[in-house]
Amino acid sequence: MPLTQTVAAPNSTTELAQQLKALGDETRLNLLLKIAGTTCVDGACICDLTPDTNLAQSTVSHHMKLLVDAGLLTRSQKGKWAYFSLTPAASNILQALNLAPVTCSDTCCTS
Amino acid sequence: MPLTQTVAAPNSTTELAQQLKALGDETRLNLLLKIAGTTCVDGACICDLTPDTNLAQSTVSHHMKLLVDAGLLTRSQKGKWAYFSLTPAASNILQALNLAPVTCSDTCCTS
DNA sequence: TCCTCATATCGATAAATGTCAATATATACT
DNA sequence: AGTATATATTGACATTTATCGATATGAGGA
Repeated sequence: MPLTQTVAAPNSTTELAQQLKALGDETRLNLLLKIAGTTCVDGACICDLTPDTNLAQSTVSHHMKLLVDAGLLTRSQKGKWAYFSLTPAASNILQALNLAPVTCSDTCCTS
Repeated sequence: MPLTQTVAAPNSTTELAQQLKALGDETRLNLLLKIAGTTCVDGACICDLTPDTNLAQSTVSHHMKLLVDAGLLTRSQKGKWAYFSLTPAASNILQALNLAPVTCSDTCCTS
C-alpha cells in the first residue's frame, strides 16, 4: 500500500491512456524530460528545446501542442517566447516512473 | 530521494517510450490492467479477456503481441490456451502509476 | 510604420496503426 | 484419421500520426 495517492487517482483509463500515448514517443518523452530538468522558474523556452531535436520548428511546435492537449504541459507566453512547465499530472507521472530530472544545460535561462 | 530504484533504471528512453506507447492505447491498457488483476497463478487466459473488448479475436491477439513485444507481458502456452502474465517491467510501471489491481471476475480460472 | 524574430497553423505526404474477415497452425478429443 | 476449438498470421482498408515547407500571427525593436 503506497503512502501517498499521487497518480491516476482521478484519472479515467481513457485519460491516462491518452497521457501515456503522448509520452510514448521518444521525441516527446525527451522534450518532457528536458523541461522537467529545467531549473528556470518560468519553465523551459521552446527555443532552447528545439535545436536538440533535429526536427523542423513546426514539428516541435506540434509536439508541444500534443503534450499540452494531453494535460502534461502548460504554456505561458513571455514576450516573443513561449515557456512550458509540467502540470502536476506530468510531475506525478515522472516521479512515479522514477525519472530523475536531467540536469539543465548551463546555457539555460540566459536568453 | 526514493527508497527503491524500481522503474526505468535500466531502461533507455527509447525502451521506455516504447513501453509507454504500448500502454498508450485504451484497449491495451485495459487488457494489461485486467491481467494485473487476475489472481490466477498461471496468468490470464486470452479467452477470458477477449469478450470484454468487443473486438475481433484477431485484433486482441494482435494487441497481445504488441504488449509482449514491448516487454510488458510474457506468453505461456497451456494446452490449447494462451496465458499471459506481467513482466517485472510492467508490474513496476503499474505500481509506479499507483494503478491498483482490478479485482478478477468470479469466472476467472474456472475453465 | 516597417522589419525581424519566435511560434503557430496549414496543406501535403509518407509511414504507422487499429481493425476486420479469412486463413493457417496447433492442440485436444473421438 | 478426422473434427472441433483456441490462437496466430495474413491481407486489406481506413484512420491517425510524424514530418516538412510555406505561410500566418504576434510581439519587440529601429
